[in-house]
Amino acid sequence: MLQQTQTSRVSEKFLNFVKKFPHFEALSKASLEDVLKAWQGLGYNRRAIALKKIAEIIINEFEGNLPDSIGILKTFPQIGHNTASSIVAFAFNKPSIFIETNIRRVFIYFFFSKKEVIDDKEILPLVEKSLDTSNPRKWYYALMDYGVMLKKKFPELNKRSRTYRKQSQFKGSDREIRGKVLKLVLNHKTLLISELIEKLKISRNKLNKILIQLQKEGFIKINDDLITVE
DNA sequence: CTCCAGATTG
DNA sequence: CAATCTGGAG
Repeated sequence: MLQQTQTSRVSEKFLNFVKKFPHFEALSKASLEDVLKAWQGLGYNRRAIALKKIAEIIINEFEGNLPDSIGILKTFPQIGHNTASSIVAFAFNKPSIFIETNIRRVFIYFFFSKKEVIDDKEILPLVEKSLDTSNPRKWYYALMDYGVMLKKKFPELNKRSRTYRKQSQFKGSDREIRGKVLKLVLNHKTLLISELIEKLKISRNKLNKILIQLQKEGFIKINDDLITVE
């Protein structure tokens, strides 16, 4: 949930989510529709699909236990190096090296105060050197909280990171339509393409492109003109 | 308008 | 490498 989404927004949804799906088994057995509905408001809906898939993998291949290996975690959908490593650090309190936006800000502030463009590869060795291997969880929490605090005073720090990229406009974009389409399908259970065109006031051509994309990613199924949640 | 405890794809 | 995914707070 925390991938590219503000903590303040996640914290409210999270409690609701774990109440509804308290363990991997519940999540693996739940319908995709229920999972996506519980996810509403968080954005990046593909993460909801991934999380359910991960629950199924853990139930079927790992006897219901979350692996503590970065290499294995990285084979799960939507889990890259940073998320895999943070799971190892936070869930298991085992040493791992990773960077996220708040950690990045701390190291840019302290070690690259003048440099114009900073690559994560330059930061990683410093993360490794500074890590408290006796209690990585506590160290990373502190580091990230410090980064949050720094942002208030220096909101521009991460713009000097090579990873920084200005986000394209959301309003009027295909992304916005995509979100609206999924929300409508979730609220109506089934929907006709003609109804979507009327509600969203967009061309059939554009809608088709988005629907095919949603189908390909496993959100919906299309039978003739009828759309349902996968 | 901006960005967010990023990952994946072309 | 760049583009794409999402929606709401500030």
